[in-house]
This record gives sequence, C-alpha cells and structure tokens, in this order.
Amino acid sequence: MTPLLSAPEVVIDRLPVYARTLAALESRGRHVVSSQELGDELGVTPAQIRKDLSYFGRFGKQGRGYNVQRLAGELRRILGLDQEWRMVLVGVGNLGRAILRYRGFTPEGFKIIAAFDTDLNVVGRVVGGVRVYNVEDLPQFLKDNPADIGIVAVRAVAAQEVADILLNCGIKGILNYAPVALRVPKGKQLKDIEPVLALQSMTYYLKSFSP
Amino acid sequence: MTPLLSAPEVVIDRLPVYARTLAALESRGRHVVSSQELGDELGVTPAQIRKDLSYFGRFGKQGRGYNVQRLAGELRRILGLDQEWRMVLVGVGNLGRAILRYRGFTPEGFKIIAAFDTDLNVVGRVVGGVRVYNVEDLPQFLKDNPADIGIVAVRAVAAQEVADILLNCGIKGILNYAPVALRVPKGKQLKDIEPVLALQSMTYYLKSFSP
DNA sequence: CCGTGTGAACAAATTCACAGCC
DNA sequence: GGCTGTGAATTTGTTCACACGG
Repeated sequence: MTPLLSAPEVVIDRLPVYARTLAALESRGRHVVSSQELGDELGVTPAQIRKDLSYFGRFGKQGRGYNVQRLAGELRRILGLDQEWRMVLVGVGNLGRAILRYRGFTPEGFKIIAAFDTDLNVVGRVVGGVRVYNVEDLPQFLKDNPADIGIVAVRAVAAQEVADILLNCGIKGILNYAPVALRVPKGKQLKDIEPVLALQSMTYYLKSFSP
Repeated sequence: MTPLLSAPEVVIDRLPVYARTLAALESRGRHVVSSQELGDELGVTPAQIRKDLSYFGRFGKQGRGYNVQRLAGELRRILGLDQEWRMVLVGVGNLGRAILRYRGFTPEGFKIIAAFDTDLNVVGRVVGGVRVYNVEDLPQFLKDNPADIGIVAVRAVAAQEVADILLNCGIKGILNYAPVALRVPKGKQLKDIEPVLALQSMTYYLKSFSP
C-alpha cells in the first residue's frame, strides 16, 4: 500500500532511535546497511524495522539493503528534524538550570530561546546562555516570539498551571520534567522525562533477583 | 484467576503512576477512590486500572472502590518501593553533577552512594553530598559496597563500556542518560532517560500543525 | 541468491460488558 | 444502586514467510 498517514505512535517513537543509529553508522563510514544489521545493532527484529519503514515509503533496495545516508535523511525529514525547533523553559531551579546548561539539545536542532521563573533572584540572570524572564511576561513574550515546545521544570504542584498557560499561548508540545501526570487537550503533545518513574518500575524486576 | 507472576511490562510501567497519584490523593485527605475517579485523574480508562490491578490481587470493594492508603501501600510493596535502593553514578560532567544535585531521588528511597569519573580534577570532590572516586576503583568499591542500580551519565562513546563494567560488578539495573542504545544481557534491567529522543518523536506530530 | 516490502498469521494489549457482591 | 473483577470481544502491534526485484 502507498505510504500515507497514520503510523502507530509506537512506530514514531522508534524512528528517532533508527535515525540516531544510522547517523552513527554514517560517521563510521558505512554506506549500506540491511535491516538485519541495523536490528542487531539496536536489539530489534529486522522485520520490525522493515515494517516500520514501510509506513513511510520504500527506502531499500532488494538484495542490497538501505543506503545509510539516504535513509538517515528520510527519517530526519519524516520526523521534522530538518528544521529548528524553538523551546521555552519554565522553572529555573536546580533542575531547570541543569536543563539550560545541557549541551545535547542544540546540535539536534532544539533551541531554548528563553526561560521563565517567579523567583526575582533568578529573573534577569543568564543561565547556559539563556535569559531568564518573569513568568508574568510569558504570554507577551510568546506573542512576540512564537515557540513550539514548552519545557516544564517547576515543582509538581505548579506544573499543571504552567502547562495550561503554555498551551494557551500557542505552545504545541510539552516536555514535562515534573513528577505529576499532566493533562493536555487533544491535539497537543506531551512527553514525560521521569527518572523516578523509570526507577520505580525497574525495582519490580530487581526485587526478584535479590538474595 | 489467582494473582501470581507475569504481568506484562506495560502494566508494571503504569503502577508507579498509580502509586504516585494515590499518594497525592492520600495527602489531600481522600480515603476511598473508584477506578473511574482515578482514571479521570490521570487520563486512563477505569477498565485498564481494574485490569492492571487484577494481576496482583483484589484490592477493591464492590460498590465502594479502593481504600486509598491500602492500595498505595500494596503498590509500593509490589514494586519494591518499601525498601531503599542503592545506586552509583558514573560520569560527573555537567549532566552527572545535575543528577547528583537532583533532590527527587532521596524522598523516594533511591540513594546515590558514590560517583565515579576519570577526570582527576573532579575525583575526590563531593557533589550534592556524594563523594567522587576514580573510575578505576569502581570494581573494588562495589565489592565492598554492593549497589543495585548504576546511573550512566558519560558520553555516548563510553556508555557501553561503563555499562559492561557496572553489570560485571553485580549491578542489576542501569539508568542510562547517554544518547545511545545500550545492550544489556537478559535478566538485567535498562531504562533510558532521553529528552532528545522524546523531542524527536514529538516533532513528528508538531510538524502537521505548523502554518 | 540476498534482502526488501507486505499481506496473512499470530500475539499482546485494551476495552467491553456483565455477573456478583457491598 | 454502585463499583469491582474478569472472561470474551475487539483493537493494536509484532512476526512470519514468501513473491519479487536487483
């Protein structure tokens, strides 16, 4: 069937992993890769890779495999990684400052254009190259400087309120670091970054192996 | 059917979310909750909550719902959150320091007992109350001070090597912050904390809504 | 002969719907 | 009457297996 819309979300979640691995292969000078090899590299079945890719087109050559550079480029295009994404961060506490200083966003095209907090001790400062504004100025700022993604790094109790403000100001996706289940309206995106939740499900399996 | 083994991993991953929400309800003074109310609170169907819980026992009362305190306690027991978990961190760069200073682990029973790095400028220092050792001393340290979980906060190129060392020294689970797909042997646990991957799948959906 | 692309078969997860108990 | 617990039905996701092109 033809490429077209509606690949399941699980598939979309795997594409960035493929893209990253292809980029690594590319930088190792690899030109062609089969679904088998790619699968070995990251622990998934070759059939899954082929099926996942088939939602978007026919990128391989029978008997040969995939052109690494071509496929990497296609995936970046499909995912929208061929453009820059503008983000604002709310909450410049310990966690927020660490996020502002994190060097991993920029090379992937994700740019934090401004940060916001209520604490007047931090408002006006520059952290990790990003200026911190009063959170009261957030709506006006976003009117003047549209952004795509909002990073929520406030404490749990304030997170929903902050998310609502961001979404009302035209933000289309939330990256949530607060330990609380946020609700977002249909059509808006939400991803949680949750080290504690990850640990808390891991322990279920660790239990069993204890002495 | 009787409670017993083998709940799917997706179910285990949801239990910490339930546990956290129940704790919030408890602190708001709530004594009883129905699967409907709990589902509304965090955006899942009531049937899913009931089915998930049914893998582990019968915790509710017909016509009434669940005792909040009781269910919260049961979930903590099931997940192994009624004990302290000992962790070591490897990689005391920007990211590692932020993790060491993060205040969210301790109140949930996750304790970082030591940190390791190769950089002699950081070895010997104390960050966020945790002493930093030379990574060469890691095997001996873990022999003397067993730990359950290893946090990998080194750069991508070194991550697999670090993970292998940790796993060889008796670590049972890895919390990986490095942007690379780690391979771990069967029976060992792996959870990835990946803000960039989360963003990269989010952009797929954001694309569509752009002007 | 190799490896993709893909329907068809299979497996897993979610939701339905209702009997049973409070 | 309200709400749990759970088999059965449905939906969703994964793997198989093979026709076909290079």
